[in-house]
Amino acid sequence: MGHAAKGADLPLNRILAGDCIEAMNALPAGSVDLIFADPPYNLQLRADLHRPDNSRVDAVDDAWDRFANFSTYDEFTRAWLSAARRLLKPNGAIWVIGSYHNIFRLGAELQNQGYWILNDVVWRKSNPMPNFRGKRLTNAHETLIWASREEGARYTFNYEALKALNDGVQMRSDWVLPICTGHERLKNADGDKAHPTQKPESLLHRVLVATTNPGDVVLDPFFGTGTTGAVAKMLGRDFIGIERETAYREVAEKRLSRVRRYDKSGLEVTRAKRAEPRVPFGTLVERGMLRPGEVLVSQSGKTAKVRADGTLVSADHTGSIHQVGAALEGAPSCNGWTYWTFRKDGEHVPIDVLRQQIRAEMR
Amino acid sequence: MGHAAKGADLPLNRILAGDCIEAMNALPAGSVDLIFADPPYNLQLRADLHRPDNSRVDAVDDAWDRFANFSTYDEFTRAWLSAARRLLKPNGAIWVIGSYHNIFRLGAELQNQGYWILNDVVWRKSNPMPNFRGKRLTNAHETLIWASREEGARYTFNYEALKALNDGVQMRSDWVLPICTGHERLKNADGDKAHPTQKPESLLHRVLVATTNPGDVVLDPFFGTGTTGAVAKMLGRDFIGIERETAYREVAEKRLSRVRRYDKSGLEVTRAKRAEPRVPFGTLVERGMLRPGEVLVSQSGKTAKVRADGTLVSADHTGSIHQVGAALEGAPSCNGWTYWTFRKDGEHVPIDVLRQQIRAEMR
DNA sequence: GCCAATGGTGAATCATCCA
DNA sequence: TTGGATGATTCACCATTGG
Repeated sequence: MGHAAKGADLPLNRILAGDCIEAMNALPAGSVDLIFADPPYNLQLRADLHRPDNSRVDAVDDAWDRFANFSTYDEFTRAWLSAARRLLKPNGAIWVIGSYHNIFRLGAELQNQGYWILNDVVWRKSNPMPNFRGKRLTNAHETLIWASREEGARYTFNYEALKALNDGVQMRSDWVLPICTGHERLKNADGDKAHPTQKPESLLHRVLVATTNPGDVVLDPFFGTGTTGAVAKMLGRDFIGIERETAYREVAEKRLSRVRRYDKSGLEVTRAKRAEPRVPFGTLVERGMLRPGEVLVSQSGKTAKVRADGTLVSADHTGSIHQVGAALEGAPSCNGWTYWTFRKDGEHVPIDVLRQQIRAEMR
Repeated sequence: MGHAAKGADLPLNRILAGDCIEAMNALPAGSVDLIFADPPYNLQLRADLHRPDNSRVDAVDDAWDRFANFSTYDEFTRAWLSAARRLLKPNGAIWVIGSYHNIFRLGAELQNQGYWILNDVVWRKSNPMPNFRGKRLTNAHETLIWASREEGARYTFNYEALKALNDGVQMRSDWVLPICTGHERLKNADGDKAHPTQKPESLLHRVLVATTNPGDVVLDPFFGTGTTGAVAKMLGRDFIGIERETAYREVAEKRLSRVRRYDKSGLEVTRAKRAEPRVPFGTLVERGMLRPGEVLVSQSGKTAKVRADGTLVSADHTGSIHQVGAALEGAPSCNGWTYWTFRKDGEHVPIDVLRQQIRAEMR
């Protein structure tokens, strides 16, 4: 690792001001173990968006996220990825994060430059912002790409640590983590969010535990309010941050001064117990366990037909298995899972049996 | 939709033999509602990155080599995506699916050609193959991209149906579905799997319910063993398949001959309110359901008087139910139908109830 | 002090019809 | 083609307030 030389040459645990490409070019080649990069996404906003209650969505419209066209964005991507690659040690690796607006361009350029993709990882947000106009799917994830400097490199991967983080089974390429809210979300003096796109520390925690060792040097060329630095410090890694905006640097400096490195025992994480996973009734239809047009029969002899979208139709009612059951019984509510049965081998079997099958597969 | 012309010009519900680009170029422009494409990952490309003796290629040659090979794949991608775009109706859409080997190149080229990305969707596999060597994360997902032909197009999205499929909450961009196994997995006579990457029918079910209507034409240029065609047929959509390999076509033909369309009542799906006929507010006054001079009260306690022409007057504003509501609330817009109430038997009832009465009479 | 009700908010390429 | 009017549309979580 060359710890003595490292300290002499590198501005460790500091935030460098200025353009990330210039700043990277001023650092010595082959000096960094890991790069985590959260570049501008190039969101292409069209107009204001309002919630159904008429409040305005505070969207990302900052100057730093605006590019004239794809070609300009690609040029920027090419330049910073190339500067980043020069800084990596031969066995170093990079993470980039993005959304569908930019991630395909990032991934293609990584490949073009000779980076070797190891995994793409999906950050599944447990609490994403909904789609307010009902025109698309809820944008509920972001994509990360993990790549080594080149094919055949001996990158760092702490397989056992991640397996432990995942209750003893292999960590998968989809990570369910909440977005950054509450006390963790940094605020300005006026109470507004300090940065529009602050990432949760849990995400960086997993990235750094997975792909670095204590003492490694982690570079973040789009440092923002310093989540990468904060988690690196907690985990006993060294960091180098680069950030152009003075306001973000100031917030990050303050944040970092308050961060304390964990002692070894502090690395334990408390894990919430998982409830039984929710299984929508529609899943049974999609998976062919029930066919659209098939007739369900209730315990009391009422019938209804299944539709392709997982709703039921009886003579007078349309809706979910629960709604139609309740309507037919004149009851305020009804558990459709136990109320409805389907025919199997001449027998009436509660549809809940099918739900249990799916849950069993998910374990 | 032009069903007569459609049948005359298009080889509906058939599998075309041959190269997909040539086959697509032989079809009439603007004739297809949806394209679902599962293109090859280009194994050629990966093989080329190693020398036959498994030696590592040197850095300079490596970069050139890689560029040349990605370039070949990109050229292929460019050609078929362009042929596909020509076939789409103006309001048509496309789905592509891939893994990190090719999805970034697909996504970037979609954007380059002017397709407009609507969502990227993660197919989260509930039962992926584990990573045996413990060198990476378990590759537990694939990525789909859903894009319209161009920005501003009026693509099909059955929002309410997908919400129903998901137990009443809007569908997210991450879909948990099992891989294709068991009896659904097609086998050759020798018991081997008939196709290496057969997709589950549940995935196509969700795609087609979400973004097509019964009677739409769905094209799959990499038809394989025909999952797209099978689900399209079940759901009452027409399909066109293109497949180069004779063996796959034969399996697909046999499979399709056994598929039955679902009963028509099962194919109906929950519709958006927008599809309901428009009822002008003035109709309520004309019909005597509300009297000129009658006072409406908002949810927030504001009042306004009904006039004979179906406008409202408050202390400071005159206009439609929506305009006066928006003005009184200082909001950019307001749905007057749910905002205003009238007195009935001493209760405040939303005026939307009266609209529903009229709509019921229209059915 | 605890629980319920209310309000705010998060990387967003977020409408359609008719004159 | 453009502009104005209509009117459809949200999930999970956290913080605050009220009882």
